Amino acid sequence: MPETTIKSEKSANSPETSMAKAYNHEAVEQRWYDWWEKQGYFTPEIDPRKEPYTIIMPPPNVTGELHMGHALTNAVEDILIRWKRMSGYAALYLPGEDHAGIAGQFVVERELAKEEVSRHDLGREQFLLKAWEWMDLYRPRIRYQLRRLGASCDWSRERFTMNEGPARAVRTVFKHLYDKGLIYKGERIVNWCPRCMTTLSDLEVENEEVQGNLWTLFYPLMGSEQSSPGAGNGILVATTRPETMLGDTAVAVNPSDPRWQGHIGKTVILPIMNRPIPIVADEAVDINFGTGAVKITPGHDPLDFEIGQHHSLPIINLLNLNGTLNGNAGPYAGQTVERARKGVIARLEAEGYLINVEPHSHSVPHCERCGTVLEPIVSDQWFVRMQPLAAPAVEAVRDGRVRIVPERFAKVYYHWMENIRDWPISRQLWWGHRLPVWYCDNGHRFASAAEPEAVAECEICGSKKIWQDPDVLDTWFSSGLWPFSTLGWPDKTPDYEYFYPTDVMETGYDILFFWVARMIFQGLENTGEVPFHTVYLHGLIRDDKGRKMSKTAGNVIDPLSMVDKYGSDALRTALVTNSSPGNDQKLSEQKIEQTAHFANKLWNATRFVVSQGQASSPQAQPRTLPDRWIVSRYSRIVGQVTQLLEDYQLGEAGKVLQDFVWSDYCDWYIEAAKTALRGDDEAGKATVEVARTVLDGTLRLLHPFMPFLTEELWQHLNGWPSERALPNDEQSIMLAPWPEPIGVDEEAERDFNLVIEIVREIRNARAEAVRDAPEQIKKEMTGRRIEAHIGGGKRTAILKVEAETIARLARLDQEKLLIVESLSPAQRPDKSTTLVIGEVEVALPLAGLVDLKAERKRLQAEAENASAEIERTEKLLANEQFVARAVPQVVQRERDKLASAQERLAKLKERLEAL
RNA sequence: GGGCGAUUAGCUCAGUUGGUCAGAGCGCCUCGUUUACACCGAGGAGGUCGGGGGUUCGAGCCCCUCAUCGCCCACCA
Repeated sequence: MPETTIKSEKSANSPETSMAKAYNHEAVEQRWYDWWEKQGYFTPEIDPRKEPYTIIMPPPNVTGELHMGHALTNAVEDILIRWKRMSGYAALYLPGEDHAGIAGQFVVERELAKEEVSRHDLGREQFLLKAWEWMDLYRPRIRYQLRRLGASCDWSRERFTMNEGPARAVRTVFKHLYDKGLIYKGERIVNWCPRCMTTLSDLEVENEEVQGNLWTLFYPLMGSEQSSPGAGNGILVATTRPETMLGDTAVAVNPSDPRWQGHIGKTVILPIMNRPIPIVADEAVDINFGTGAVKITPGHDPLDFEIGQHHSLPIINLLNLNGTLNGNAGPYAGQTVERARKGVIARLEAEGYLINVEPHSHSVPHCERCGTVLEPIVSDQWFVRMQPLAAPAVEAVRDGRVRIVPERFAKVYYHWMENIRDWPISRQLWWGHRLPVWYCDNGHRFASAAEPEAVAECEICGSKKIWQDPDVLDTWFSSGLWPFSTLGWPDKTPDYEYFYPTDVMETGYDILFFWVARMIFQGLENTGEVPFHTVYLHGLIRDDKGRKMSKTAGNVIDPLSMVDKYGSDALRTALVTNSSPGNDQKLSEQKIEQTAHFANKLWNATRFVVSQGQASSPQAQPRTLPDRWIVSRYSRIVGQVTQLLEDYQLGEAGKVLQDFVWSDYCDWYIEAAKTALRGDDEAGKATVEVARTVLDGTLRLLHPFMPFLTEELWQHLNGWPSERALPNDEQSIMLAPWPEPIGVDEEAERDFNLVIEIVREIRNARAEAVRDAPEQIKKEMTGRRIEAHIGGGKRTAILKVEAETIARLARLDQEKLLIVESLSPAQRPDKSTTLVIGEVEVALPLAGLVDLKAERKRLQAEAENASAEIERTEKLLANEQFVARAVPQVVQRERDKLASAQERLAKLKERLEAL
């Protein structure tokens, strides 16, 4: 944007201020963050006289770039933190990074692959050293990005999930749950990713609807293998995965299915493998699906596994860990699943066992991380027993100790928690928290919270021959402890005692189960308290077409590039004000640009106020009507914004503020104030004082949203850079107290609203008249100040005081502006346009522009409007039900409307008759 | 198969206790350089708040129902 730069330079030497003509976020944003940090403003003191307010930042994955979701997260959190800090709380915003489990291991492996080294070449120990090296490179990047976003987090308390503190918390929790019997090891069917070579929890599985086939196979009864297929001599089974038949150990039917009842207990011969398998009865079989008979592969299907357990069926594992078939698959050993499927089908068909094929869509599990098709396999894994932990966590939300915003997500939470299954926590990776489980040569097993280096002997028998379980924990295990592991737990540190439980956990709704739910039960189980009192869930950021942003789709808008282009303030405000809690939002660059325009507007408003000089006395009098009005409006805004923030309606709060600045403060107040500012009298000094006071407060209200800009402007407003007029404890807007309302002035609001209305009506009438006029007159009217006669009725005195303002705002010729109590016929000549604003009447003798016919028509239309309004309100007020049941204010408002419409109609009629 | 959300001006979206709630920004049309701002100002056009039914003195907001789109959960072999 070279243009802007040139402009800025040109006007940089403007005499009144050192402020450039246009706002340049680059220069400003770089200025403040380091200073804030150096001053220690981000680091709260543990102060018993203050209330603590704590937000623990959801730790971004150390390996990635920050995306728009992070930008939104940090915007919301920083807004809350800055607001509370200004409101007098000891506000702690604790930052950190997550080691990111599988994703973390992958980036390291990817880097190694560049040198054609695999992790197995290095060995575990060396690999982990490498991993740490990489983390030390990645972490500063995340820190830098968070700084650019303006996050006022306390870097002195920064944590990494793999640091010794959080790691000790992990071991302590593990041991506690292990000793309590809530962590166990067992053979279960789990999701296996053949590419990542690890187990995954159900949450890490993405089910994708795939168009496949449903194959019907014939399994002959033992002894009738040679006869042709038929119900009498065998059974028909339907399957979407024919290759798994190699591992079948039974066929199951529903016991009440008349078709197959006779077959129960008999034995069929499994084709290809020529193995006898039983036909069993199980309620779990759906009579209405397929043939009503299911082949049972306990080794590779979750439902089959369960049925297998009930009937003590053997489990045949067909797969190697890389997803190829193993020796149990007979002739197909070594093949991929896809290839084996084709082979099996071909052979079954050739041998007459394939009865039917029909298209069938069903869902196939994929790895959330890499997209590979997952295989259910039976494996010895570690689990957390969920039911005992879930119950109190449900209760905590139900009884309100934890509030979820928006509320509707509570239902989703209940449903998940109440149907929860045990959580598989072991992962076959190297990067992560290694299970603190030890085995000894005497067959003992124990968990230890001690550092692995310090574990020297079996806790049960004292044997020195011990070894640690090779698996690591699901990355979400450590995440679940984050609200307290970051504060020093299990030690009762001062931080933990003061800042825990935390206040708000803010994150995307997509990780409600992954993370939020787990923090709640871990917090309750381990600290005896809820980890936070409020969960604020924001929506997802999508591209302008509503698609999820992703690298593969190529539709990512990078937050940092937006910060470069439009400023951090613009980005965070755009993200927050264009959305409502829990709802997804489509983001386009245009929205960020709009907010940047707002920043420029605010910059210029401040530039104007600063150029008026300092107020001479803090309580200058007398105050003009616009002064009283803006103070009143401001007071309402302070209350409104504060309330909206209390209600977590950040977007609304931001919008209210933008409206106030743009419309009330700039468009009306500053323009009206120019009247008083022109003079050198006391009123002018009072106006300077009011303009500054209201702007100062408004900057404070906006500071949580736009921290950089407001700091810059606030400093300018307070004499910077030529002098520092600020007391030590208020050197930064960050430390300035959150504003209090000054006072609502109903009278001023009413009176100035009348001024506004009059100005609007005159502008409007002029524009309309000019629009329909011939070219010649249009030209003549350009820039011309027009004549106006105002009959003010009881408001005459007020209007006389505001005459100059009205004249300037409505572009009237002040010499020819006449304000009287009531207009004489001469003062409203026929060739004029008449406006009726309440009891006020305005006549505009627009020479040459007023066409009598048109004017009559216009007045007619106005009169009809008024009549309609009268009719509507009269009818409403005649309704006894309404008068009796509606709240009094509403009834009164309707009465007022009626009265003013009647007055208006009378005036219009009078004028019409005169014409 | 359950559950949730969205459906408001051409576009993107606000609208939390039912009574100035019919709004904002952008876009479009007309004007305009006045003690800050053209990254601006003034004015205007544009919507029966997805359809239907109901509750109520009164509904964009509550209830029922339908439609379209999207998301989440679920052991549909």
